[in-house]
Amino acid sequence: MGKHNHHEHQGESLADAARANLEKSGEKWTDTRAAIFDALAGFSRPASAYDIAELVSAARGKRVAPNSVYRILDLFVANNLAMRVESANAYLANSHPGCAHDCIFLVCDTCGEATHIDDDPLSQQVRTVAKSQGFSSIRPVIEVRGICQKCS
Amino acid sequence: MGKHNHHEHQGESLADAARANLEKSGEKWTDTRAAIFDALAGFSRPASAYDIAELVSAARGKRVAPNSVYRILDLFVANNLAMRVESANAYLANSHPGCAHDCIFLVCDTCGEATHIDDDPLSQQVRTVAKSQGFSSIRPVIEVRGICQKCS
DNA sequence: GCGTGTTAAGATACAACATATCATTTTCCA
DNA sequence: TGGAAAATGATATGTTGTATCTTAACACGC
Repeated sequence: MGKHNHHEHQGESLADAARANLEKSGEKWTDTRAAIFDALAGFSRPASAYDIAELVSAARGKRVAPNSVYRILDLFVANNLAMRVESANAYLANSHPGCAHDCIFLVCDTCGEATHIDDDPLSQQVRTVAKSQGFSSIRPVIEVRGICQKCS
Repeated sequence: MGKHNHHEHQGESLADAARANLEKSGEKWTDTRAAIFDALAGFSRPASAYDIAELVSAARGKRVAPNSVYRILDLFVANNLAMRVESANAYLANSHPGCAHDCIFLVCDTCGEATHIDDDPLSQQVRTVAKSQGFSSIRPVIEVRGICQKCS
């Protein structure tokens, strides 16, 4: 108990899962949203809105303005298709959009790669501490900056 | 056991403690650094470098450039006189500069106030998770966004 | 006291991240 | 098919953070 399977997706399958999740919330899977999701999912490390704007603009031969990217990233985050890494001002695609967790990110200060961990008991403790201080609408931000194994 | 006293400082006493700690590291307590520490300590919520630059400039009748503020804030953070709240892009004075903890910040999305918690067992767990993934030079970032009691 | 090397701070410019506002296009349904 | 609503675009601007070079303050040996 306590464990469960994540359906890790990648490539087309991931985009399909993302699409399904977004549409389940009554939102549309438009061309622009698909292009932005593809760009985001194509990065191996957290990508800034401007990184994505640049890539999508080049790929489509048509400029996408940063504000559009932000709008769509906000939508993705709200619907759990993407996560924001606060300490990096950047975003990651969620590789298992179906299940909701508080995320823990391990971010390498050298190479910029981010590892995504779930540890529900741990994040639950953080929630509990916040609740005990009278906080509501709690959104934990648990990240670790450091040097990853590859870079050390 | 497990508990220990924090010497909470405020006002002049806090500045004195900060000065002592900085000088213990072989750094100087200059007028500019004192002014920036005072400004930082005077805010009741996390202050941005630009907030501080503005306040110090006004208080001294002489412009302090943001890059100087950043330099000095970096120095303060490195010497544990201040902490950076990553999810707010802002800084807080450390009210017990003598003792080093991983900090947990509870940040209210409504009023912007931040509560500073220490929970060493919890932050130790975060460190352990990161270490188990091969991370070194670990700096945990544990923050909670939400609505504080007063604002709810 | 006087040069000289070192550290601190200032000036300036710019890069990177984020949002506000209004206009245009697309969708979709009555 | 026409009109409301949603999505995207254009543009401007606000906010946060760094890079580079210059000037000022300080400290120490002579």
